[in-house]
Amino acid sequence: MSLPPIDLDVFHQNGYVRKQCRVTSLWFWTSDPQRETCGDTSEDEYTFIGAPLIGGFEQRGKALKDAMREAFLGFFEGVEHTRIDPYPVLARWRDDIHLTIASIADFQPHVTSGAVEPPANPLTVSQPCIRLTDVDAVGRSGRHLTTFEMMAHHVFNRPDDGLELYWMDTCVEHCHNMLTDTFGISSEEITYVENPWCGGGNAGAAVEVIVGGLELATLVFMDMEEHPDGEVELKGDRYRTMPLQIIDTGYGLERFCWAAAGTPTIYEAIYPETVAWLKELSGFDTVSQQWPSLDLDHLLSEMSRLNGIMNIEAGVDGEKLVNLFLSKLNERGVDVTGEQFSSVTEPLANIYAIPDHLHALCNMLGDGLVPSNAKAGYLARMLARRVLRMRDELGIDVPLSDLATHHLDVNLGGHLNKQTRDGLLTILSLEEERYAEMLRKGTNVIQTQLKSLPKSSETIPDEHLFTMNDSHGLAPDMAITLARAAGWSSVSLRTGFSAEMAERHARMAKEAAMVTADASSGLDTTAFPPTEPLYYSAVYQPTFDAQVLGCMDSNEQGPEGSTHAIVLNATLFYPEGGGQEGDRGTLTQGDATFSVLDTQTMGGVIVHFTDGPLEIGNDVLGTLDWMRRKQLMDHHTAVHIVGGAARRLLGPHIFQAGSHLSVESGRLDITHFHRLTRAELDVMEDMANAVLSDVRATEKSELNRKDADLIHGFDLYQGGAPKGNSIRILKIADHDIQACGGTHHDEVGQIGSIRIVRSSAVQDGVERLHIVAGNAALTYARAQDALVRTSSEVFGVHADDLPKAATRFFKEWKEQRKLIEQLESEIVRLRTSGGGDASTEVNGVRIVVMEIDGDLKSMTTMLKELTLDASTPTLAILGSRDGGGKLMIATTENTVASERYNAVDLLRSISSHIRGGGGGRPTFAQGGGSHADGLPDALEAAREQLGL
RNA sequence: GGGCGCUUAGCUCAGUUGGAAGAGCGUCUGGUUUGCAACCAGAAGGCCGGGGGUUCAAAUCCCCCAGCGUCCA
Repeated sequence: MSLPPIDLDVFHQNGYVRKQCRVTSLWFWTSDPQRETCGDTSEDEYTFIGAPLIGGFEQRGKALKDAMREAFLGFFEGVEHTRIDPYPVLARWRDDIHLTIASIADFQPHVTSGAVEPPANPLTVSQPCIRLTDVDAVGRSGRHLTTFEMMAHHVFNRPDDGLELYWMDTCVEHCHNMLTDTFGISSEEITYVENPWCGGGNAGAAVEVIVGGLELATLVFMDMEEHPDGEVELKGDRYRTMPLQIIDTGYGLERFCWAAAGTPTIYEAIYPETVAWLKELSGFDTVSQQWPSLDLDHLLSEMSRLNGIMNIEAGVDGEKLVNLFLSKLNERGVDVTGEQFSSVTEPLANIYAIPDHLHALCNMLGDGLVPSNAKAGYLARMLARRVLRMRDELGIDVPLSDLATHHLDVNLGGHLNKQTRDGLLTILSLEEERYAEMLRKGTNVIQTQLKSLPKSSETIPDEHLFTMNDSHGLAPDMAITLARAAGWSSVSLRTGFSAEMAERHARMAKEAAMVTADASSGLDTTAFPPTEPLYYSAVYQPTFDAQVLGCMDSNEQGPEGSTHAIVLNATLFYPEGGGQEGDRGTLTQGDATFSVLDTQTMGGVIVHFTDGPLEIGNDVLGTLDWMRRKQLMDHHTAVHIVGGAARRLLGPHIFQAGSHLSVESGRLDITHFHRLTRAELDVMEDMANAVLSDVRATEKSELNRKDADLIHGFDLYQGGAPKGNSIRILKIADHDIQACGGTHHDEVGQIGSIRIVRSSAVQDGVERLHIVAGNAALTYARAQDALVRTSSEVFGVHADDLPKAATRFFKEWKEQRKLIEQLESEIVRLRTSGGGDASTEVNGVRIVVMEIDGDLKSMTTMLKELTLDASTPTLAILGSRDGGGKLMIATTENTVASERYNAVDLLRSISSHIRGGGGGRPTFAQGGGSHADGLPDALEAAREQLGL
């Protein structure tokens, strides 16, 4: 079964009729009797360009957006919706996506699953979103953006609980009234297209709202979830009705602005100042003034209209596309040559894309993101690099941080959510430095990659281009530019290459995705009720009484030595989570006591892995390994304190990227754009220890998620996105406040002391702090003392003199190694010159055959000494007993010695005596064997062969 | 999380089929000039990222680890 037709009173009341689109076959509602198409087809051109559909908005840019947003939100406030503040663009409350891609993303997964109350109901919001999927089309299509605001009104109905605020009819009514009343759009211009929506496991009926050929909004009535027994089938999957019925709407703020401005492209409606500024900086006017007859606005308007109906797929061959555009433009009476077209549209695409990218970048960094070479941070770096590249292509000589300053002032009203202005500009300056460094290295890469390629080549082999892009960050057109500059002046990019590369990346991603197979847990705990945790309220209690609910075979799920998995009704054992390792201890039943080797949680059920079985139904006495637990708490609370110190010292971009807490140490990964110096760690350490003495007690509380979000914001979720509605919060005075499910001290003074041992790099933009606290700090200090003590005993000096002594010894060792080499070659010289015993002269060639002490390295030195002097032609045969016997033979090159003797042949003929082989060049051969005692025989054989 | 690449003198980097560790810049010494980031001659400076393996022999080939870079999720 598919979905029934959407037939609403509101349509009939406004004189709408239901028709099927001649082009797309979709059903739609219209009040225009002439209309045969739904409005969003290849035959429906934009009608608003040069003729705004929305009246009364004379502003442009930020002012226009502000006015439009206010009109929208004001309308819905007027019909009983609560306005809420937008969420960050970094979706920290989710672990499945990095960026907020829609207004509904604010409420996924917990509100949409029904676990958590929405912040208001019904509500209205204008949510800044970032989508990077169409990043290549931005600037070119006239309408694509990476960053936009999704205005929305959301409703969360629970019919089973009698909560039904409104559904389709009222929803469409609000939409229609707003479009016609607030924005003055005439009813005939609006079509409502029935087009069911599905995604992310949910589905529902939906209508697209089309005005003037532009999709202004989508209204989704999400009331189904994916289920194999579902009655409704959509796009191959089955769905059934779910208890929560959600209205998810999305109105494109920027599209409203475009429809109100009627500019040739969307960018001119929302970023007019920046477009004008970039045109001026890049001297765009001198380009367009070359052809006074060319009507630029007309060309761009037609381009946008064409883009609106052509629906170009990503990866289409660029040259083909240009030709298609040219022919279509000519059909429409726009007289333009290929040269004119390219020299106008190429710079404009960059001019349009730059403010869009800057907007996304400022929003992301404004939320505290740190650029990186992985994960969310990479998205920011990619945008920054795109801006830099487009800037360079335009020939604009303005630093990235200046571009951002302009954007911040003009398009964002100076507003950043978290990051400071200075922080943002510092980060961008660093990004620009990195970009410059990448380009500098790129010229080197070009040289090495193309070494074997003749300078007259016209193409670069695909493999080289792939390598340069994937491994060195040089996009194909950049690689071509650099190659031309480096001397391969006639190379150009093969048509269709970029599309092939995108395809190749897609294929690689697909293959990688197939490999990921999930390992399922071997323990089934679904039969048990959730275990009552005692460890939050009784923080300092070491023992507890409980009942055994289950005793299973550990099924190799537990640690080494564990045989059984025990489930209790309640426990003091903390299960591994939030980076804190699971508790250990013992469980006692009568005379039997077994060790708890690890504690884990599986869906709310806490599992104790033991080395023996317990009787189900009977009481049990649990005893914690208290020293271990205390140490884990020391480290956990210390990590919070250090994290707070880092944030206070380094800035608002410091976010926890992970943590791990063991008995020996704690480690905390934080986002930061620099490597940390020891001096910074020292300051942080001082501040952390000051907290230990200044702050008496920690404050622990529990809030429902709605209130937690509202009161503390999303910085609360440093440890990752928590599950469920109940949020435990640990507050350490004003120093640090986080949601945390771990066990913590009531009094921070219990920790004693905190040391930040060192920092290391996890990935670019993430720094790992290694921390020891409490007893572990003492243990660490002792271990360090022992290192110093044993080391200074080796040198026989006082510990204070250790660095000095080590420096001296190392220096002397190097000097003496040099000296030994010199002496060894001196020995060779003495034994082989004048009356030396190892040297013979045969027909003008000095022949040296001798056994020496030393390895290959020193033999080489000696051979050099013997054979490099062209005035005494020499054949030298050296042998050493080192490592099974070594032989090395050389002659003085380009002399009678090298003409008469072949080092390789000579070596091969004698190396059998040491049971080995060897090889090399005719003037230099080396070899070895496994029978050192045969060395004298080998040398004797050589002498015989030479007739000595 | 996955793919690829890199790590060699103080700095920037070459190093071919495994067979004698190099260049440019910088440093030092001497000369020549004082007109510049000048010129000439010479010298010092290397556990070729760490660990294991293959081999008579590894900067070079294989495996592991670390750091860095880069592309894609």
